[in-house]
Amino acid sequence: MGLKCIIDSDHTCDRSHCKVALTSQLPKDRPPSIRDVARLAGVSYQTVSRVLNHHPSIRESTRARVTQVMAEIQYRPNRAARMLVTRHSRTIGVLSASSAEYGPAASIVAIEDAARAADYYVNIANLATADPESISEALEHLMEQAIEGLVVIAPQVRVFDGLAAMSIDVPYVSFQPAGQGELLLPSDQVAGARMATRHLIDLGHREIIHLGGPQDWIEADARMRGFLAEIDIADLNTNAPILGDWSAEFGYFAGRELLATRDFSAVFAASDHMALGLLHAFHDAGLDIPAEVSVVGFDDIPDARHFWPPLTTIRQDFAEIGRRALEVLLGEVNGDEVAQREPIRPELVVRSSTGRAPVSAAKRR
Amino acid sequence: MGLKCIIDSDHTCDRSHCKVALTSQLPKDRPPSIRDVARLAGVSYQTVSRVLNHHPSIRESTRARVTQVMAEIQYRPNRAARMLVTRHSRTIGVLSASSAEYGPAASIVAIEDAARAADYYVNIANLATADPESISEALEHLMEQAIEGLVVIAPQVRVFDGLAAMSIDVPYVSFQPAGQGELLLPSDQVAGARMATRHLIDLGHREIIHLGGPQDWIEADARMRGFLAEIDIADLNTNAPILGDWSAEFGYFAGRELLATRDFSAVFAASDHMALGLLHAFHDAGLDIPAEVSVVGFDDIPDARHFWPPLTTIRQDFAEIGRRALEVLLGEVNGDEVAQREPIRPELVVRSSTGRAPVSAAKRR
DNA sequence: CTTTCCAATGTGAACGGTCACATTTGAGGG
DNA sequence: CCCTCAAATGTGACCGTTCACATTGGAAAG
Repeated sequence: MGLKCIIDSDHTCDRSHCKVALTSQLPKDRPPSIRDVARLAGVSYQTVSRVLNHHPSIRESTRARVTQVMAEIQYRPNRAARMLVTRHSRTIGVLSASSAEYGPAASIVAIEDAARAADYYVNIANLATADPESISEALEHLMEQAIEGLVVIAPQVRVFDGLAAMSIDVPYVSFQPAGQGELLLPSDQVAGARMATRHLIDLGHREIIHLGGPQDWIEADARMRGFLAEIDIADLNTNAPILGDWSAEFGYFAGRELLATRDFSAVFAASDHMALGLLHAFHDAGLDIPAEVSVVGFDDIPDARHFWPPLTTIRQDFAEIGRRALEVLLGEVNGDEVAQREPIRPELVVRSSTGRAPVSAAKRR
Repeated sequence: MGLKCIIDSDHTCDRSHCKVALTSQLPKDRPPSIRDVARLAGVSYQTVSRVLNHHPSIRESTRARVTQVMAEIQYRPNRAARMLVTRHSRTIGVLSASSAEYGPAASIVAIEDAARAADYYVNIANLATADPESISEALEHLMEQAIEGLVVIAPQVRVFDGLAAMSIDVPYVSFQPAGQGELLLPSDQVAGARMATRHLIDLGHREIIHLGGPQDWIEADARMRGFLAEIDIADLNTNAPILGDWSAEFGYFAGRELLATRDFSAVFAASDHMALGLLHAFHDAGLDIPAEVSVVGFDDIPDARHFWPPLTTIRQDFAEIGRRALEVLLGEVNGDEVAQREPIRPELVVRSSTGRAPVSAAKRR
């Protein structure tokens, strides 16, 4: 009989035969449980549970026997049962907007990878629109899943409001700079924006426009603040930044608007997609880039180096950002103190969309 | 006392006071359960369960009372417990590769939305590499979650092997054309590729190159087959397609290779990203697009209309594809027969990267 | 005034794990 | 040889929900 094949260790037997014998002893209407494994391995269910949880005091031979039975019958622990009793879902939520754009998508991938490595599961909720109902619906969806932590890749402010309104209290990471209770932004967006702006100033540009991201995204705000800080240091004037939606489409129309009053020699866009739209609008108008206008983007999406002209931009290591975000979050979830690490420094990548400012750009109007 | 506020319906009381009174009667060490609700509403737990599951025979007044208590104490059903007894996780898995690229990312978003609308949860596993261990690890991760169905956005062939090897049997949707047991591809990729190719032929091109997708992606294969079919009908010759990896980077290097032997007047790329790389390479070489070379992409990513020149491409409705995929999958999961719908027809979007073939392109070499 | 029946509700037992607390076993010390 | 103790294993209860099967209470039917 099959059982013997397993218990009697010095009896060599045909593996496949054992398997058949074992599986035949299983109930066919439900997946095998810990008790099935126990019965077949000749131990108690608790012992099986101990093997599962790597409890120290299990005799090696016992462990081996149990492990083998598990493999033979393809036992898979029932996560629901475990969740029920431990009250831990090992699931974190990601609340995300614009997830089809490169930046968010890349971060999500990285978060997912890091979570899997840490044996956590990820559940994503997408924000179709940023209105309160949409946010609370998405949060509700995540809470139903009993998430233990939350990563926010979305207009932070409104999401915070949503969290507060629903009196939800799981730890969450946002890309907030400091914050009360929230966890830290792993990447220094302000520094990146300053590098981009500095780069343009160093090239002699004096009339620089900023095409910013959406109103209440923290990232957009940080990038704008970096821009303004550098403008201020160089003692330059600038128009009020135009606030966009990260998309190429918006960049294109903003570019057309800007062309109406040609009072600039360079534009710093808060995303590569918007920069692409700008390039398009400028090409349409027959402008030479970078001879007549310089454009800097932000993110360094993989396509950026193949834009025409190849885009000067600020590289963000989205994968690292995702990993860090998760590291901080899981630290909080598990209550261990995570060493406060240096923020990730973005990097200026100079390509061909920026050049020296044309002489007397301002007078050209 | 708080209880009375609820039970005694014609006693008007301060809502917030009730809430305080109610919550004070709850255990503080664990979230409220169905039994807490039952106690506070003065019914049995089963009645609460019935309200939760919209059982028909519940008196309206009872339902209202229970519902109100739930709201007051912010009761949330414990999904783990429900999952345990029903043996349904209401979770579907998405196995995905290249998820940061637009196409996959957009499909995932759509799947997520559709799933949420159908009250399902989505769990994603990303494939870092396409080797067997990576695949089986990802599948294992999903199976631990007890997924009820699987959407595959990845090199299908290898994933199938993985599924077979692990003897996993949940229904899955792939983008397989027909298949044994698998569910149907919701979008007609072959037709799209034919439209692209036909467009080039109609413009007078006779030497057309295809820059295809990765080897064992079904989508890549379908697009290539569509291309070859149309070439065949027009009785043209073509070089063996170049097989890429969907990326702009690859497109760029392929473009440089192609320029070495200028024996073509048009290229049909299997993705917009690759088309972008081609444009870059051709610009580098000083070619005029579309006067000297035409380029067609595939997907119509949002950026494509802002490439330079704006890209002629095949539009895919990723959102609809995602929805359909989920519709078919959930149909299978729930055992109801889903009406076999027409496949989604992609659409040719003509922009400025294609034009009439230059005279005697072949001789120009 | 029974009887029947259905609508509305309640009760006990799973589901598959883990936890807290026994119980057994074998080795070492006196 | 008995006692002690720790390592290895077993037992009962419980997590929060649903299911199958009572039970109750009226209204309609006879």
